[in-house]
Amino acid sequence: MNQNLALLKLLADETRLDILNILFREDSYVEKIACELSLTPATICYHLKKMESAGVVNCSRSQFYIIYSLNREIFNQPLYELIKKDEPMVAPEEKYKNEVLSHFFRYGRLTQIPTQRKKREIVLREIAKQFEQGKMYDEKEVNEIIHRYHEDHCTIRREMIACGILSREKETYWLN
Amino acid sequence: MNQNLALLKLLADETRLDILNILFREDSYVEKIACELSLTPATICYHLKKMESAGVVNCSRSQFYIIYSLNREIFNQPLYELIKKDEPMVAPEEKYKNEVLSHFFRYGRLTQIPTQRKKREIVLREIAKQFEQGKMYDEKEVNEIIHRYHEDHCTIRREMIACGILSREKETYWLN
DNA sequence: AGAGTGATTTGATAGCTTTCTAATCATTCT
DNA sequence: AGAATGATTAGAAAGCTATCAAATCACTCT
Repeated sequence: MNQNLALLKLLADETRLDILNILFREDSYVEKIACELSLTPATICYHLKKMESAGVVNCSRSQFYIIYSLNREIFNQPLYELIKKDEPMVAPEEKYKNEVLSHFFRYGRLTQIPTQRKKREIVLREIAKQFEQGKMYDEKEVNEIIHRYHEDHCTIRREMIACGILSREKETYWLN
Repeated sequence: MNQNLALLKLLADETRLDILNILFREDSYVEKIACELSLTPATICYHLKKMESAGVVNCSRSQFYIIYSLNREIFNQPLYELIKKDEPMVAPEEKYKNEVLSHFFRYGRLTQIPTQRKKREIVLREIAKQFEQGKMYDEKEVNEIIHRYHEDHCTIRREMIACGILSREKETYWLN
């Protein structure tokens, strides 16, 4: 299991939070904590062992007692560190492209045609993925495909040709 | 139940972490998330509603879909904010005093007599709480009380008088 | 109005977790 | 060595939670 998830599971228990609060205050040992929280030593031991194996607390014997103490560094990290999964590394330009796409596409439709040339090209190339390499299309077919993404298929078709994504000869279109 | 505990319980679930990671990336809706995680919409809905009632996510209808989005501020707080129970506010000097006491007392006994005067006085005044205001004690009684805290009752008794905590006349001692 | 689509609720099940008692282990002191 | 004390483990009971299928609800579009 994921390390962070394991830590969150540990923290999501009232008894363990009580124990941690005691240990924030001072180091302590099983019987003392049990007494303070009105639970049996077996229960406290169960929780402490669990936290120990996750590295949240440490223990060391001292005379009669086994003293438990906090591993305080753990608690300084902000919450999102525990939640965010490492996304697969993507190149910055890839990332930018994704941002643009997620901005202009909603639920599979183009919400508006970007006015900035760079963004517009990214969007057009995304739509162009629906065309097959080497296949010939007539205008009706082209419009039909583009129409899945946006009302204004005329503008988009024209822009695709202007960008050099699509070529046209007479009534026939194809992907470059 | 405690608000923080409720939040931690929410976060301690793999499916909910997956959902949060999706929402970190972009707003989304039940069916899309269900598809992405290979779970049923009912299950996703169950989790989202749970998180919504804890204020972790918000939702609003947009056309066909009900769009869920993150309440991002929550994730900026450091972990200890969620764990520490609010201790009753204490003045800084009170806090220092507690630190000294918890350093020199272990399991109700004085582990060593502080050499620094300031710390020694704090420790002595703590022990002095065992004496009653206005009551007269003979030397044997004084030693007995101090002995509960430390072997060397002679030194401590002497220091208490030097600090002006205890007064002595002939064989009789009393609290100032 | 009603067909279509996505969201939510309900009820049931399976698996996990906390807690306890009782037994056992480990250390210290006599 | 053995008595005393604190820590840990084992086993069992009770409660909680995630998940799903099926039914119902809510909104949009024709």
